[in-house]
Amino acid sequence: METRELRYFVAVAEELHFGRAAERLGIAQPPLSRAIQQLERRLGVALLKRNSRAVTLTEAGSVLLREGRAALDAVDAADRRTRRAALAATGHPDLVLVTKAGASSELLPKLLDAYAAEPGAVTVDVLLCGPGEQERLLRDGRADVALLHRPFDSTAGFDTEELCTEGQVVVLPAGYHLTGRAHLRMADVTALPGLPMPRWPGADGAYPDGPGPEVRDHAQLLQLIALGRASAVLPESCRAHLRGDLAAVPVLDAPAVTTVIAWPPHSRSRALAGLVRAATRL
Amino acid sequence: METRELRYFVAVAEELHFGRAAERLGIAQPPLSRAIQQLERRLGVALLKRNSRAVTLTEAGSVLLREGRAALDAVDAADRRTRRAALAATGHPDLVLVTKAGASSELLPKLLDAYAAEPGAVTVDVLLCGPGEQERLLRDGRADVALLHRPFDSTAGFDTEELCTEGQVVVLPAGYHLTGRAHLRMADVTALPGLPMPRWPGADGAYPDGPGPEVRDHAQLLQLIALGRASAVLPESCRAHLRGDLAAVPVLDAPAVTTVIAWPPHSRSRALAGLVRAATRL
DNA sequence: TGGACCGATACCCGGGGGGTATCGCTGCCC
DNA sequence: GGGCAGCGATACCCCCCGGGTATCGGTCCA
Repeated sequence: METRELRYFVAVAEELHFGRAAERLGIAQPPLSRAIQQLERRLGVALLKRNSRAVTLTEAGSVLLREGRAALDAVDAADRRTRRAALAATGHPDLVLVTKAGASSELLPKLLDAYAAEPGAVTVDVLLCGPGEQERLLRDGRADVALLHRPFDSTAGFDTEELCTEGQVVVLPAGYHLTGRAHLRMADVTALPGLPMPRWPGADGAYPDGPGPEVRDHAQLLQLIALGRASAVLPESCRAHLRGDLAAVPVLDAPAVTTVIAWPPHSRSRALAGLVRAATRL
Repeated sequence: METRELRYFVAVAEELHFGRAAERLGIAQPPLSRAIQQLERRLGVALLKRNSRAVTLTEAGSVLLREGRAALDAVDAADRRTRRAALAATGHPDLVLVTKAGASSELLPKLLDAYAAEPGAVTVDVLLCGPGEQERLLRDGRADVALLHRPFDSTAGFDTEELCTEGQVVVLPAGYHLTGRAHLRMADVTALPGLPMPRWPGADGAYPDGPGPEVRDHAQLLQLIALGRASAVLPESCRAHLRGDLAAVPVLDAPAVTTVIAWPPHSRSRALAGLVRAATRL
């Protein structure tokens, strides 16, 4: 199976429409139809059901969509990491660390400083991204290492080391009536009148249904809370950087958040090993 | 980057010889040379150093070898799992479980029975393989789920659930003078006179240097022990199926062995979820 | 110094991937 | 109900590229 065929199939499977998929791929529709037919013939498997009005995936087709995406990510990763390795050889060694924007704001500078102080430390680029994007960046080679936060982020498929564990706090507008409490429980904060929990986009970029406002990132969330439109339960380390118009109260029975450093299991370079070592020594 | 190019490069990088690589690939040498040149041109990266007497990998080349193997495994997995999904649709649903031959001989039948008793259970094929091969089979789609044994097997890159933990015993010929002891320590058994620890093949199939005999599998190992040529430290569950000419003595300070069930993180089918559930309930 | 070895180059051929034009089917709507 | 719009499949053509053979150029060894 060639990556070209996989790319074609993934495009069609995502669009469920040959014309649009062909447009997205920058080719005409007939060669795309042929390529998919040929792929099905070579696999000996029906991947799509076409009834001239709608295209749908067969069972095997949805397996190939899942597995094919993973395979294409792996190929992209090979490409990107090879190019970067070559740049490194010409005097610019380089690691890319990715983390959620707004998270680990205390840990990250400490980690970078500790690593930079090591002998043989290389340049570390920091990439900040939205929630749920880190896994993808790590898989397709745009990043080499990530700070993830269990149980929110999935660490599936990566090697990890635990760095620290912390409790959670509920973040409220400064004037809200509960801000004087020493602590709260999840039952107190899940349905605050007028302060619904925000909705984050899922893996497909779509928002689940519900009462809360739609948010994309941390800054947006904090601003919504300050406006009295939402509340949120966040790791307690966020208190250190909280704006003056926000308040935080510990939530005793909220699940503990574990910060882990994660990397693709097969790409353990010397530089990455050094960074992980520095992280575990913090 | 096309999988054809990756396959070609991996062949050359493994053989470090264009002629042999071409033969292995079933093509002539000139097209192979051209394909590699083209790959290097497209990547803008030198992958190989040729000085007309020897071919060596550049830094970037060894990165591409590592990443390319992983990517090719992912593509193979997509192919195999798609074909199997199609077979399933025609009335033959199917899971392939792989484990080391000779290991988990108590747990495995219990697991298979427990799963078979579940509603909606599908056929589970069992694949027995040599040590260190499971990870590969899981990655390239020849298997869907594995029983691994920490700390011997690497669980890197897979989702896992712990099933059980056990101590280890040293396995000796029945008449050996230590067999009467109630327990031993690692220091007692690492250098038994005339009974060296065997050597297992590494990831590349080569054996490390050392005094012990070379072994490939469990049966071979037990036979060598019975012959008085070797000894081995194994999980205590192996006692249940020990031959009469062998004896086992607990080793108190040997590392505990944890049996885990492992699967590729992105391929969680309904059938796989059922098997994992059955396993964790044992 | 000549021959063996090995990768690169030159050149040719054929298949297949890509294009345009068009067909055939199916809902939909006036 | 017939025409039409939308969509995937088919027909047909071109030319690029992957594969082959023959040969070259450099290097090590006898």
